[in-house]
Amino acid sequence: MTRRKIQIKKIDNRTARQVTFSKRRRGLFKKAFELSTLCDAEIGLMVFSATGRLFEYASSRKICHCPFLDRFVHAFTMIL
Amino acid sequence: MTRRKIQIKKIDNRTARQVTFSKRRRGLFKKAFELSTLCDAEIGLMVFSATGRLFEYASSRKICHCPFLDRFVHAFTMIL
DNA sequence: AACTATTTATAAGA
DNA sequence: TTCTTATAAATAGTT
Repeated sequence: MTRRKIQIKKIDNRTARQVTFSKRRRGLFKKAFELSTLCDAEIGLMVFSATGRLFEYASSRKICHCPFLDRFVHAFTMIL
Repeated sequence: MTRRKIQIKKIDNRTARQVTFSKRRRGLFKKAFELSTLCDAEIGLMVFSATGRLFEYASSRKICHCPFLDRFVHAFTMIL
């Protein structure tokens, strides 16, 4: 999107892919936070990296405390 | 972010809030799709509007077919 | 980890 | 609600 426009397809180079993952993951979580705050929306976001690392965002304690979340994440991990 | 910079806090005006919700929700889902595609990540995203409407995104059929997803969403709805 | 040239997202307006 | 557009924000390639 910037020094040059890119195509939205898997980045071949592993290092470049990891760098982009870090940058865009941050951007995505920021956008989720902003949408939740501006519009009073409840948001749950789970991101599994290609290496299996999990990153989560929940807009409120309501979501954090949902007793199904842990089970969901666990089941999700098993499937991947 | 554009004609003027805005503060990230709840938008008071209901109409303006709904307009922003529609625009930013689209932007958020697009970013999720791009991150998933570029970086080979698995992503699950749930957005509940202030009026209780649910919007979901899942990066793959693996996530869509997770048997816990429906239960999670149901439990989540009950809590809100 | 920083920079910066560009692209992208989007707030306000039509 | 859909389009426009001026501007803020995100970010690809570079260092």
